[in-house]
Amino acid sequence: MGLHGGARVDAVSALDDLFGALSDPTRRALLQGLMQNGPDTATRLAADLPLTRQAVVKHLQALVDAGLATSKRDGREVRYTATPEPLAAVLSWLMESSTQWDRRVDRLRHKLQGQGSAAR
Amino acid sequence: MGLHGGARVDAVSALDDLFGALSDPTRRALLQGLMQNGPDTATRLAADLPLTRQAVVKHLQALVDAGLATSKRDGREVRYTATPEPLAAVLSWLMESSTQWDRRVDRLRHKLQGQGSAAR
DNA sequence: CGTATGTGCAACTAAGTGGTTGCACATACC
DNA sequence: GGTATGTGCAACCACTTAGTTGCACATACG
Repeated sequence: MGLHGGARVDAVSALDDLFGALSDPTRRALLQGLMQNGPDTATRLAADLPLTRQAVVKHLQALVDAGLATSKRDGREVRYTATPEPLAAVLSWLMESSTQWDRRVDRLRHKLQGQGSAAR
Repeated sequence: MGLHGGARVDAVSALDDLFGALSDPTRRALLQGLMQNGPDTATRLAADLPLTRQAVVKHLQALVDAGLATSKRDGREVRYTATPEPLAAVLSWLMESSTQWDRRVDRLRHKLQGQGSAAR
């Protein structure tokens, strides 16, 4: 309460977690695996990787922290499910950034054309 | 040279560097600053941040390593310029991933409709 | 019941990261 | 020439990360 801009700060840290989660090839592979083949457990996922189950659990937890996956217990196993919706935030940032870039390029082009110099 | 998929491996590490570079809010701010306001030096960029020039240099170097910026010496200063083209690779990964996801969702929907059971 | 399988927790290590400081070196300016 | 400004390099620190191992606990199954 009384904290201005809390939402924006959260959005920033959300992007941190998202980009951070995606910055690791194992995590990207896990996420794509879950997206393509459906929910799976850390034990089975680790079987295909040169990693311990515990290491895979930590990677999956990073995905969960970024909002890109959820875990649900079913009997004695824990099934991880991909929830790629937050990728939309990444996409938003990319689009916004490239828009700003394009606008600047346009401004520069206009300026050059206005001065009628080396523009072809 | 007998090594299959070398390019793909490079693409993987490029994504590592790209996502890694973008996972830090300072680096995202620096990149957007360069994109909006044009090339600038580490010293001037550091003036607006609660960071040492050296820290800013390291962040800028991370951007350079990811291919998102270049540095060019001009007299006694070094000007950093945004080169956001590699962001296209990030965009590609996102689009490809969400496409795979969508296809899987479609397959599941088809399957459920085909069985015509508990789908509501 | 007993055994096998899956998970959770904790400790630990090695390496990476973000940041600082101090100082040397190069370039501009009077 | 001398001074100010900008950069580069290296050491150092605190903290995080990726990974391991060991073991306890819970659930399925004969």
